[in-house]
Amino acid sequence: MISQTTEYALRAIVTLADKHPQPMTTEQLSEHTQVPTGYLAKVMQQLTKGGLVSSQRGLHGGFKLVSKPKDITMLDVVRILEPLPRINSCPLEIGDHGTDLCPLHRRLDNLIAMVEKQLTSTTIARLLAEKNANKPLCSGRIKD
Amino acid sequence: MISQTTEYALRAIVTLADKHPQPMTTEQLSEHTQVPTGYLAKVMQQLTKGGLVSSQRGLHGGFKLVSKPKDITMLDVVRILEPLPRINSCPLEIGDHGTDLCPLHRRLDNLIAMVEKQLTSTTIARLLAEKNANKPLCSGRIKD
DNA sequence: ATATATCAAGATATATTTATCCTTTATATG
DNA sequence: CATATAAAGGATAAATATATCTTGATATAT
Repeated sequence: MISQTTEYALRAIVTLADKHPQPMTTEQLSEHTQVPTGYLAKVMQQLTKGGLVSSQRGLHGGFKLVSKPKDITMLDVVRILEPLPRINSCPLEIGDHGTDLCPLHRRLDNLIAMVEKQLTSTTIARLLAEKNANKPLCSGRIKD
Repeated sequence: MISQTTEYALRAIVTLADKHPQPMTTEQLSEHTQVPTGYLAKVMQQLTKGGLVSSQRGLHGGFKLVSKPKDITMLDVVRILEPLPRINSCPLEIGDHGTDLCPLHRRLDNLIAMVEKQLTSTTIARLLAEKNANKPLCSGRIKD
């Protein structure tokens, strides 16, 4: 439904947002998000290339959000890791036939559209505003 | 979002439904759905084990739907191939904390719930009723 | 400058998904 | 019973997703 990698990215962005505009290192992010450090490093690279975060090497470096949490939607994150593939033409057809998908693929595309809409309508700031017990992710391990 | 395998299964079920209650062989289904024959055979096995279709070996054998198209929902098909994993406890937490997910995972779970709801509300019969140009899938290659 | 902190990039490893092929088993029909 | 048909099952292969590790590049502080 939503890949592991994408879910990791969302965890990281939420965590960065909570500290915004302070930078966080991969190590710190890994602790907070419980994502394996090495893999998270790759995910952060993708988010950097995608323009969502900026990176800074060296002492006191790390990653930080390029925009404010209120200006980042969940879809902004998701689409960097796994562009939700809208169905524009039937996979069966030789050519395409515009909006004239068969009922099955019309439904499947509507489903994706619905998910996109939901993801677009939720900003990262909104997630922070709803946070429980002062924690943006529900881990008990966050060390403040 | 929805795996290739699941999408193949939906194609096959829709095709079977269109001919219901006639059985169709893997070969025939493969032609109609454009799914690789060998792989489709495996998918059909899963659908059989899942109880959605019955299989019959030998001459005039093949697969047919166990229930009527109007009694099969898209979710019935999807859940055999990839059980949509609802998020009941936070992936981060050591234990679980009931309905008290963090905002991020609450949203992600809601998303899955929404998809489930849509898939449940669409029967295969409904897809057939909407079919274009008398074809349940939009392939130009169906030989009637 | 030098030492330290930190990300970037590439190679490699493992798991899962997708796909193919071959042999075996079951069934219908002459 | 013999034969043809068709699914079941197992082995293998290829592609992709997930994960680790090492080395190199770059920024900071002293």
